Formats: sequence, structure tokens, C-alpha cells
Amino acid sequence: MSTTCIHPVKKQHIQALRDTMDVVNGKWKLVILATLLGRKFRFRELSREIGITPRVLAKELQELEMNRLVKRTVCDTRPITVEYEITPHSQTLTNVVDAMVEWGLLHHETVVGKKRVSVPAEAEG
Amino acid sequence: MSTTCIHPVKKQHIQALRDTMDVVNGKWKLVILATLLGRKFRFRELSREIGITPRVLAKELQELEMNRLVKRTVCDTRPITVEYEITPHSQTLTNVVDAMVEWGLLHHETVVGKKRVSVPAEAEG
DNA sequence: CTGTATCCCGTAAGATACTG
DNA sequence: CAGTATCTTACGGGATACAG
Repeated sequence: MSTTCIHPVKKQHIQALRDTMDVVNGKWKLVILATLLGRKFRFRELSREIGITPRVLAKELQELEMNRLVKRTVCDTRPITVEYEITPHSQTLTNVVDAMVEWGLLHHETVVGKKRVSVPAEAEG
Repeated sequence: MSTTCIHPVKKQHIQALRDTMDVVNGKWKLVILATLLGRKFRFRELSREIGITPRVLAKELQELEMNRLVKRTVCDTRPITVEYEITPHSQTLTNVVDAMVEWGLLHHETVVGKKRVSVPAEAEG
């Protein structure tokens, strides 16, 4: 199998790639979105789930909301709670998330070591 | 169409996602790989192509090489030149790159504005 | 040409405490 | 609980010059 020249990569595609990276930059946005793909979360709950400080989470969520990637809903409870969930538009990102998840698993086998593929099947909702 | 709970997202998947992001972090690695998907490049050539300084490019390429994502070949020319190309393993990243390219184009329409989709079809190899 | 060595800066992001 | 205000630090990454 040849290892070169599979894809016609155009300048325009590179730009689109940059656009995407600009939207999901940093170490948190995709993790947040992937988590919200499972279910909606409240602020504090989300903070604990993924281990991110409130300050950073607030900033990330604001940026995601600006890009229509999360929906923020204030619940009239006491005290007030806020729910965050994905949007129809963010669902179009599932391809990206899926691809990165799959590749992460594959890469683990390929580079990190052929030996440790079996993950202990940790607790899953 | 419901907007929630499409995907079963497991902790293990989130970890895989983080692994991938760890490998392709920063603003350059995916751009480099996407560029190399088109054809092999020499160092300086690649530097100019994507507008990255030598210092940063060298660092990125080294990290990519460590992860078996690029192959470095020293050519016995005068002066010496070095070629960089993708590897079989980096080709498994095409799904990620493709997904991000597609989403970048889609996002452009959805958020940036319904009006400006037509890119002037700039010069393409 | 292929890198490396310095220098420099903005910013992502953590710790912590506080307000509504 | 939801978020903000400070403070601080680490690091990504650019500019430039230099070395092999």
C-alpha cells in the first residue's frame, strides 16, 4: 500500500480545518461537548464531572454558547440552577468527536503499546 | 427532532478523546498533517506553505515523529534536504481531518453567516 | 537548506476566595 | 448553586539571529 498522496487537500480545506480548530480550541471544549452528548448537566455538576474549575468552565461555556454549540437554560428552582445541553448544531460535531474517540483508541494500540488494549471496563453510566 | 441524548458517551471514550487531543494539540499539528496528506514537503517548503516559523515547525515535527505521525527522510543532496511525509498510521487520522474540514465548512454557513459561503476558488495545486 | 538558540509576549488555565 | 474577581504560573508560539 502506498503511503502518500491519498487525499486532494485544498487550501480551502485547510482553512476550514483552521476554522474548526478555532472553535473547539483549548483542552476543554470538545470534552465538554462530548460530555453533553450523553445528557444535560448543571454547571457545578459538569464542573465536577470533567474536573474543570468554575472560572474556566464559565468561559468555555460562554464561548460555546456564542457559537451556538450549547444551550443554556435557567431553571426557576431555589436556588436557581442552570442546565447546559447540546444544540442541533453541535450535533453536527459528532462526526468530529467520534473520529477523535476512535482514533484515540486506535492510537493507544499503535503507539503506546501493543500490550495494553484491555481497559478495565470502568464504571459507566 | 430531539436535541438531547443521542450518544452513549462513556468515560473511556472521553479519555480516548483526551488522548487524541493530546497528540494533535496546538494550532499546527493537524494543519501540518493535512498538508502532508496532499504530498511530501521539505522543511523550508512546508514552513512557507503554512506560514509557521522554523523554530515552531521543528518542534511540531519532532513531536509528530515521536508519535509515528510523520516520516522524516534525509536526502543526500547538496546541500542536504529533508523530506517529511505522512505514515500509514497518520492516515488513520484522515477521518478526524475530514470531519473537521467538513464541519468547518458547515459551521461557516451556520454561524458566521448565511450569506458568505462562496469562497473565490483560490489557487489550488 | 535544516534546524537551533535566545528573547519575548499573550493567553490558557489553575488556585482561591468571594458575591448574588 | 451559578458564576465572577484576583492573582499567578506555565507554555504555546512569534521574531530574529545564528550554526552546521
